[in-house]
Amino acid sequence: MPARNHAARATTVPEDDLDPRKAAILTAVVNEYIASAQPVGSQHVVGAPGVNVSSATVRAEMVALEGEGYLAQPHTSAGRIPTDKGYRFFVDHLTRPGMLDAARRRQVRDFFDHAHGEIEDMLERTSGLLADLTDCTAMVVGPAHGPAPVRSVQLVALGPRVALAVVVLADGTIEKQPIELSNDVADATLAAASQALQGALRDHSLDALPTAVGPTGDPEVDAVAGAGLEAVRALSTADAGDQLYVGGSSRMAAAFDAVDTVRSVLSILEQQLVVVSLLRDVLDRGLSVAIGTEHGFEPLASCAIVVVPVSVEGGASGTVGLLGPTRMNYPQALAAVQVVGEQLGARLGEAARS
Amino acid sequence: MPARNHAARATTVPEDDLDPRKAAILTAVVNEYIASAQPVGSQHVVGAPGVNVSSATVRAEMVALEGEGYLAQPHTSAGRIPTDKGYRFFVDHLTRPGMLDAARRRQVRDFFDHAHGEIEDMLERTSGLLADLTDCTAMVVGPAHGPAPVRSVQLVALGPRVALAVVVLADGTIEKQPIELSNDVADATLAAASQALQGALRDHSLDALPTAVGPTGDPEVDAVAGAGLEAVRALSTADAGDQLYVGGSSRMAAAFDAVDTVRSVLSILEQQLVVVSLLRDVLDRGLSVAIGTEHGFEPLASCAIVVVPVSVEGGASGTVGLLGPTRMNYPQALAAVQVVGEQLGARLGEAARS
DNA sequence: GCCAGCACTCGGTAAACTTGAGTGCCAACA
DNA sequence: TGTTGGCACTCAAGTTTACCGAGTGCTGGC
Repeated sequence: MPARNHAARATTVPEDDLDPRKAAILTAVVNEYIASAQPVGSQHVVGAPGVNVSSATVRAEMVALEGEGYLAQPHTSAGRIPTDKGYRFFVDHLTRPGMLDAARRRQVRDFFDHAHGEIEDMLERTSGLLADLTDCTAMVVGPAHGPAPVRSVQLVALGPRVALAVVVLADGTIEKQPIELSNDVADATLAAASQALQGALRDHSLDALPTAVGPTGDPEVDAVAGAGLEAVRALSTADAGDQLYVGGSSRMAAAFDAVDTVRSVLSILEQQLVVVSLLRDVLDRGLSVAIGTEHGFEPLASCAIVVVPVSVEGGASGTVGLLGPTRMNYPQALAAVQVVGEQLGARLGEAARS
Repeated sequence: MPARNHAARATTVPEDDLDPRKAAILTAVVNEYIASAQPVGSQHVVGAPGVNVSSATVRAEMVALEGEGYLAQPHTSAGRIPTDKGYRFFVDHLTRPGMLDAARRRQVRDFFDHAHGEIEDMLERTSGLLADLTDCTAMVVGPAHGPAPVRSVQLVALGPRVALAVVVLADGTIEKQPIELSNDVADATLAAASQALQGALRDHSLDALPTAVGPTGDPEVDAVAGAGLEAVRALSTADAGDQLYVGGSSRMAAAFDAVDTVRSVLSILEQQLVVVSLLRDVLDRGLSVAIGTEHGFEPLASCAIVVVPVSVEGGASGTVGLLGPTRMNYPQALAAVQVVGEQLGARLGEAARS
């Protein structure tokens, strides 16, 4: 989030700063529009904090703000609506980080106090929580478990030439990968290979696996163990951790009144890969809020995205995000996403440590 | 599906049968309304198969059909719309089971030919396929793997007093269940218990597990093995197989023009448990189509549900279904659900057998 | 029993009008 | 010079009115 530009001269300001009164007016317009979803007239802005002038003066300032691209008019003789640039200014200049109200804080606390069960379930329910908190659609991307060390590796025969490599990680998650064997393998051989693999991989993390399994003396066992190792190594490259959980997608229906928009946004949400890479993309560009076209993904031009990385034990991985109309309640959304992200990270950390 | 009532007398027909001309008119109205979503006037029905009379006569019949509750009029001087009862008659008297067109048959074939990977993935993608085929929202409930025998059981230590029971089934699925241990357990003890469990449970199916593990001589090992057995047994009662996959939920947005309806239906779809038990309920009552209020679930009164059980290797379990507006294309929906259900069952059977 | 003809109904669309929130501009003021 | 009250103007939304036409119910004749 770019810091406010304190170096700006008062007379000719660089484009990303505004004199205090303009800023106050813009902020008031955004707040009002977020609350009412109606174009905001000059009258509604007088009396807002920092705006102690008449409506005529406000109008004059609004003309200027429109000229600079912060506001837009749906038509002459209507109030003003913030542009994406206007929202951007608003978000960048939020005076306080924004805090959840007591009821919501309590809700989060209760949720994580009583969180239990499998990770997948928890992520799923977390997306529901976030949707409840913000009345937006929530997205949770499961953390890649790169750092979690392997607790157990096992090869299980499924059919004559098919086996399954089952890996249990310290965070309680399980990964599996089928193995095609080139010829029939005796149970004992499989067991021996399993044992060898287990010895070689145990306590390594998936993203730092050894490249070979020490020879056991039996070439057949070595071959099977090698195949098993390949399978497990394949897990680390596969984006298996990128499971997406979407919560509260019904809330998109309330956000837009055009049924077409709803439909197209929902159909995007059905494409996990697209959503996950979009979130990753936004984060990679250092943004925590992407408004309108800022993310460069045309079909979601009328939406805003709020993301936060989930860091487990220091290392960042996993994402928590919100999708809503550009006129979403940014302070609340930011606060919610942040606190949920933190709590989730802490909780996952606990699980991994135990 | 109740068979057509052939015993009916021609003059005073029991309520669920109609003279051929009325039936033809009703069928034509339903077909037309499904296609156009507009109230159907008497003129549009003339010329339909089995209706070789003038519009005036059709009108007279329509008055009768309205009186008997098969049709309704949004207002005077508008065309007729089928009631739930009208749709019910239509569905019960479909002349031919309905067949997918060539393009769709091909699509299904291609899908299952190239289906690969994990079961969960396949179920998820199947829901997408079904949504594509029918332009409705599709629901797939994973098959309970009761019959699949256990291939492997393993206890893995996660923390000082926490272990994980990992069960691999013959169909390649994995179940896990955390175990709380009453006191610290040595690795060797855990391994021995693991071994004992494996010996006792192997090749049993989850719904026919032994109630005890034979004593090993070491009471500590027996205790841990007992705890493990309890955990595994808990799996069979938990409805772990009832995972729900919803595909094409965006299609609900196109089905209704009232944004409120869309919202409320979508929010229902977010509640897995509700949907799963609703589907089960419909199937239990012997229906494959539930129209409007027939399923007794008020919030979905404007929807119809089409379900089919997925039978794997003879035993039924798992469900494939569709959710759409009551004016959905029933012949197509029935055909799609049926063929996809069959194919899915066959495919899952293969996987379990291999 | 069927059907052509006819008067009638009523939702939907379009045009004309009204309303009011909101604007831009300007002259006067501190 | 920046601010303000006043004023004429604009235009979306709501209301009224009129009209059209798809569709109906009815009836008398075949």
